Amino acid sequence: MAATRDPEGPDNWERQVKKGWLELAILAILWNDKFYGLEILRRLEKDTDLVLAEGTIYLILARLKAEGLVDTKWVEAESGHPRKYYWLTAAGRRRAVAMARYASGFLSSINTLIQPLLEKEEK
Amino acid sequence: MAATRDPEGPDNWERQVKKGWLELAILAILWNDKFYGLEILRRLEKDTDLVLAEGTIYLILARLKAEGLVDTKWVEAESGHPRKYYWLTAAGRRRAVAMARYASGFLSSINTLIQPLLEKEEK
DNA sequence: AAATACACATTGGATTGCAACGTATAATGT
DNA sequence: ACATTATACGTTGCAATCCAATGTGTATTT
Repeated sequence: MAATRDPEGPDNWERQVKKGWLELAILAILWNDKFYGLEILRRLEKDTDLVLAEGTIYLILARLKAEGLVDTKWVEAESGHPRKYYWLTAAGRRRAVAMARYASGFLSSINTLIQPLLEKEEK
Repeated sequence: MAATRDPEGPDNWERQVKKGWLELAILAILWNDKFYGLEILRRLEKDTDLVLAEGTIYLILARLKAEGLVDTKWVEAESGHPRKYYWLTAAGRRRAVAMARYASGFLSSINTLIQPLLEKEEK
């Protein structure tokens, strides 16, 4: 009996502004290393406010793979169960840079737009 | 026969990263003034990269009104046809500030995350 | 052998924005 | 006068995204 999805509440718009940024965030996380699914999920939570349902990460990773932006390989873990590792392809690196450049411009224009609302702080 | 919506192309992710930010952007634009629909649309294009279809603006404005964040009034234009003006309610101002604060934190975390991909430039 | 933990995966639903089309009023053209 | 154009608002069907819930498989623990 929890969180019946109140469209008035703040929960909804928080989710909506985060929507669409997961691909970029995941590509950025994979910029320097290979990681497996749940590991990416944990890094997202730590580095950004992007907390997402477990199932969602695989949905997005599958999409990235279908687009040829990442490649994968199953790896047997000495302790545990096999893990599927993900890393960027050449196309993935190009896309990551393109998205980052676009995002950078977009973020700063939004930032400018919301400055007046933030200056409300100081009396 | 144009733009058959290529999921591989850059058009799609551009749209997706912008999605969800329209509500905040519109509330921010209404922070100091009243405006009518198409006027808001033009300001979005000018101040941000948020270019949206005409129909969409009314969809969102109707949603904002249904949530009690804006109020409206028809005004006869001396030249032209009646315009519906929008302005923030008290609840709308509170929501705008809450969203702006959250967005500010989110934007800076994304910004940090994508820095490595942008430094590719020099060299 | 049952229970627990870890990791990956799928399905139905809610929400968003777009494309296309529709309505209404006023100014313009011939 | 009446068709055309411009401005402004509105609606409907569709595609894409993410979440919640649930399912599958493997390994560890007791």
